[in-house]
Amino acid sequence: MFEKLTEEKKAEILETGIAEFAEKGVDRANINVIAKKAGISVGVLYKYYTDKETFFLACLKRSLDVLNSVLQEQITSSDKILVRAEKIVRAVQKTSREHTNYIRMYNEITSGGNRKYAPLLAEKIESLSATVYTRFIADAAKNGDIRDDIDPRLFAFFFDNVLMMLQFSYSCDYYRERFKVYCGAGLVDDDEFVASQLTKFLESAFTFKGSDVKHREK
Amino acid sequence: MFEKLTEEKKAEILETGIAEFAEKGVDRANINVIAKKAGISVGVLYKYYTDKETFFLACLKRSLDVLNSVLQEQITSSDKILVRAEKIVRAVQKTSREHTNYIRMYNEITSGGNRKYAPLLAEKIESLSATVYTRFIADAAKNGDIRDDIDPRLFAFFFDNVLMMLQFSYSCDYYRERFKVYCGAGLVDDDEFVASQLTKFLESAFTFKGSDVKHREK
Amino acid sequence: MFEKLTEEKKAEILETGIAEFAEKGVDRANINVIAKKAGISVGVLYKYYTDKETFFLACLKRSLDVLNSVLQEQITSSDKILVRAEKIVRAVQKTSREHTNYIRMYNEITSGGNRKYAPLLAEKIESLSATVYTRFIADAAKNGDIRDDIDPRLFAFFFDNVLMMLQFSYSCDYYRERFKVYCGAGLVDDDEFVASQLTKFLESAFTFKGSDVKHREK
Amino acid sequence: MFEKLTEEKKAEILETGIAEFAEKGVDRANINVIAKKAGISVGVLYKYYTDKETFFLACLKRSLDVLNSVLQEQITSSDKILVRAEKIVRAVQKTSREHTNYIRMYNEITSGGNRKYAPLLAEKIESLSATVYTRFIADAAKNGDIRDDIDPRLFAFFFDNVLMMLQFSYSCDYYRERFKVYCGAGLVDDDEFVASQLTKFLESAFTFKGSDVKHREK
DNA sequence: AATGAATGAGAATTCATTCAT
DNA sequence: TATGAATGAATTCTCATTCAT
Repeated sequence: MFEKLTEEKKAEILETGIAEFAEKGVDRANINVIAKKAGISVGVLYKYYTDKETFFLACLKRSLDVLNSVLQEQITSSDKILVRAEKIVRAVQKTSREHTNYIRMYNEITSGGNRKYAPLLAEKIESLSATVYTRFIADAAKNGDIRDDIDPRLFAFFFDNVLMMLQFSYSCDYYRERFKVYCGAGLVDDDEFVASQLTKFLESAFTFKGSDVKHREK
Repeated sequence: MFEKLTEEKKAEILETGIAEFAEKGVDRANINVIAKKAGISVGVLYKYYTDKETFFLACLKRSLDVLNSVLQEQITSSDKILVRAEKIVRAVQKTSREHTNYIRMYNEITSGGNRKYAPLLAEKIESLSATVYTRFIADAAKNGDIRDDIDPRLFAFFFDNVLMMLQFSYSCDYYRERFKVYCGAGLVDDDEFVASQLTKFLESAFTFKGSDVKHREK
Repeated sequence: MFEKLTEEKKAEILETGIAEFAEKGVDRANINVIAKKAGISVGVLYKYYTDKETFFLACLKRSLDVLNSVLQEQITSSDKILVRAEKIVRAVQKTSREHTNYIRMYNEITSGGNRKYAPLLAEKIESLSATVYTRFIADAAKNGDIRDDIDPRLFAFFFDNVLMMLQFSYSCDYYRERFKVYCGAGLVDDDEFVASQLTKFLESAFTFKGSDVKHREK
Repeated sequence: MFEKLTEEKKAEILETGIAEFAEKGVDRANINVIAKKAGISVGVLYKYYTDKETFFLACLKRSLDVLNSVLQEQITSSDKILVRAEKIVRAVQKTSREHTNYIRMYNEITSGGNRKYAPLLAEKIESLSATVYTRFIADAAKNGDIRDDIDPRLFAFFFDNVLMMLQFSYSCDYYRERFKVYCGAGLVDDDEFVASQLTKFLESAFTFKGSDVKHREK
């Protein structure tokens, strides 16, 4: 594979595919157009990728690899969970602005057409963060950093849900418009404020203990 | 329009469309196949809907109308926010099981291909819950039911994000697989446990005040 | 046939067809649209006309009947040929303005699509004027009103050719534009001048004898 | 464009289109059939021509180019007008027999369906002959070769009308049948006689002066 | 008899994929 | 090996015609 293509050319082809898929969606993107834009012949493309699907998956892989490397930085940190949550939120904002198309690729597979790959892809893509977040939350609960009456897997899931929605809300058209409907166009670009509010949201979600409420309500 | 088609036939056609669109996505669904499955000729379909797009939008509308009527019940309730949150969570679970395809239709428009409609649809679809949730949260903050150092629009947004992800996680393939990756197949069907955990998550997210943490951390 | 339809309704339906066929051409005219515009159901239309073709032919017949009745007036005249030629030219101009659509219907059958009917239609439509013009010219030649070294059939043919082109040049889009290209937009509406010039053209075409030229050239 | 298609193949495709369009008319001709007859796939056809319309226009252009090149020979001649008229008449006869389909293509655009292109096409197609004929007639009038009490534009128009009808009468079904109705099947193939008669018709139309008639009539 | 909803064959067009050069 | 022209199956959409009411 790629015997003759330089790494750079490989990357260029994939990036062209990513741009096109992100822009039009898998089905409406045109392989011939992608090849032309990438400055290669369809023949080459089909030499390295069996079919459109395979090529899409390769584009997807590249997108997720980049997104993952960003995640890695966060994961290897040794901050406490709440500090880390804030950092992740800000990292997500940054990534959303810098790698819009990668996130759109990610979003693309969450829609119905790609049903077939769901199990395989979900496993590949989500395992790492699922494991990391779950362990983290479990540890934090043990340490008393956060409440301990929770299921770490579910809270990891909720946590990632919130982040995933944030990503999409910055990068994908529908989600972005929805963001505006909820908060007005102004907030969509006020990263600082959104970050501080979401941090609050997550912080208290993790920290508060139900009993406290009742206590205070007295 | 629809002079001869009974309401039932109308509904059957739309439901067939919904099933097909939810299963295959807009682009891979085939109008001729839908017509055949609905037991009508393509001609009829095109008599009532200008083109595939228009038909898809009609299917989408029907889906959202049903989903909205479920939401309405929650909205008209007079419970306090946290009680209501729990009810909504459980309603979402129920809806996800009963109206999987409607939710898939909703999910369908969040994907890239439908870029064109994003602004219009987001406005139409999200306005109601945005308004209701925001008002609710603002009131609750004023009443001291929840913390008051928050932006109601953003917290309404975060709240709906969590619910939206829950819906998709029950109904849409990729999200469902991801749910399993995070929590294992068992939890996906343990509605009771998931509901109680998510309620906790939301409850504390809304109630806790940051200062308390620091206090306890001492 | 037409047992129930009044003459007026019959006429209205045909006129609607004529308008539509003249506007769009046989193939692009839509039977359902015609029925709707005529205020009847397609069913009625198909009760009286086997198919689109038959209906078109009926519309054509009506058009030609009207055009023919105009011709009749000229034919029954007892003027000398040159006087008559001028009258016909002016009649053609008048008809072209008043019955544009009928002429367009006529033009419609001269185009390739209607190959099938050519022999039948030509016989039906052209016989009368062919006979009349030929006899006329033959008589005029015998009487010395016009040159006598001509074939009356061919000169009748040339004569009608000139008139046919005049009709089309006033009524049919392409011919009209061509008229403008040749003479400028101004002349297209200067009926008086065109008539006098065309009369000259025809008059001399019929009257002059070749030998005279050579004579004068000396 | 046409990188791989040889000139010959290009020509073959266009000729196939011309044959089909000439035979059936634009609307009844079928692109898939044309492709098959031309021994290519529809895909190729659509690679070189955006749509059916564009392809038709290309076929039309080819037809007119050929017809025009024939006209060119006549135009560059330096004969006196009457000599030239006869040559043109004979050229038209020859062209009509050799390039029947090209003339049918020309005829095709004079029918109602192609309304849209009328202005553009008329300008493109008729300008040259309009200019040439008009100038010619004006010069001839000045030189005393023909009568001088005429409008050169109108006489050029009448002249071309006569030629156009001759073309169609040899090439297009309806006109051909009409020709027979007027003159009998025998004359349609007696080119010599028709040419001599038409030459007479044109010659006298151009040469005679109205006053002469009255003179002779005395 | 009249209606117009329903039918479905047919036609234009697209584009993933192949393969001769 | 690379190219990109060629393929043709697949899909959307139209509209003449039918026929149940």
